[in-house]
Amino acid sequence: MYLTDKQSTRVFKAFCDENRLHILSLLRGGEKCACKLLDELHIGQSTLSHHMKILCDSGVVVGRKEGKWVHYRIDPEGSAQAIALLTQLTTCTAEAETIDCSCTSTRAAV
Amino acid sequence: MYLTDKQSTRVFKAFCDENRLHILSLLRGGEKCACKLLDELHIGQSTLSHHMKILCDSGVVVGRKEGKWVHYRIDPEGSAQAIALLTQLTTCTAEAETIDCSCTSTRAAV
DNA sequence: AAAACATATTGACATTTTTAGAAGTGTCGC
DNA sequence: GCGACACTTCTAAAAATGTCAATATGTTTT
Repeated sequence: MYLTDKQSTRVFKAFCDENRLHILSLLRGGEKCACKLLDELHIGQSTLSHHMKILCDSGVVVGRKEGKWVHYRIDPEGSAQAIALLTQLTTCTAEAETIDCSCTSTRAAV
Repeated sequence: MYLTDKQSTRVFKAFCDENRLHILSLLRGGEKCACKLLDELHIGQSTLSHHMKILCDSGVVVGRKEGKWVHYRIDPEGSAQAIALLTQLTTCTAEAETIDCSCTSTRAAV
C-alpha cells in the first residue's frame, strides 16, 4: 500500500477544510444522503457536491447510490488506511535518534 | 484535548503539500537543520521557512534553536495527537449503524 | 562595531481552492 | 414522453496558498 506524495496529499485534503470537517462530524452519526447534509450546512448544493467528491477521493467517505439519492457514509477501511498512512509519515526510522549536526560541525566546530 | 475545526485543519495542512511531505520524509531519518533540508529540496530559502512554519504550527514538527541554526525534528507527541485526532474525526458513534433514509422514506415510500 | 551567516518576514505574483449560478445527466412518477 | 427531483459538471469570481526576491532579525566571528 504505497502512495505517491501526490496521492497522500489527496487523503489529507479531506481534513483541511472546515466544511468538510463539519460534514464528517455529521457522517460520524451514521449514513446520510446529500439532501440531508445540505439541510445542515449553510452552503450551496453544487458546493456540497464538490466537497463530497474530495471526501470520496480521499477514501474516507463512500457514496451509495440509491435511485435519485446518494447516501454517504464514513468508510472504516478508508479511515484505517488514512491512519496507517499518517502513522507511516510521522514514524522515524531506527537510527533517527543520532543527532545530525553537520551544519555546526562543518562550520562552527573549527 | 478538544480542538476547533479551524485548529484541526491546521494539523492536517502539514500533510497536504508535496514539499512538506518530502521534508517530513527527510525528518523521519532524524533531526536536521534548515540549511541541510535546503540542500535536498529544490525550493528557495524563504519558501522552506514558510513550510517549516506550517509544519511546526501543526504540532508534528518542533524546532530547536541552537545559535544561528534551527534544528527540526518530528515530535512523537505531536504526531500521536494528530493520529488521535484523525481517529476521532473518522470514528462513528455507536448508533451510526442505523441507516438513516429520511429522504427516501418521506418522499419515495409513498 | 562591522562583516558574515542562518533563518524569518514582507511584498508581489502565479496557481490552486472554494464558492455559487447555470446548464447537464440520470431517475422517478405521472 | 414529460415534468419534477437529486445530483454532477461547467464556468467564472473571490479567497487562500505556494513561490521567490528583497529585506529584516538575530547570532557568531573578527
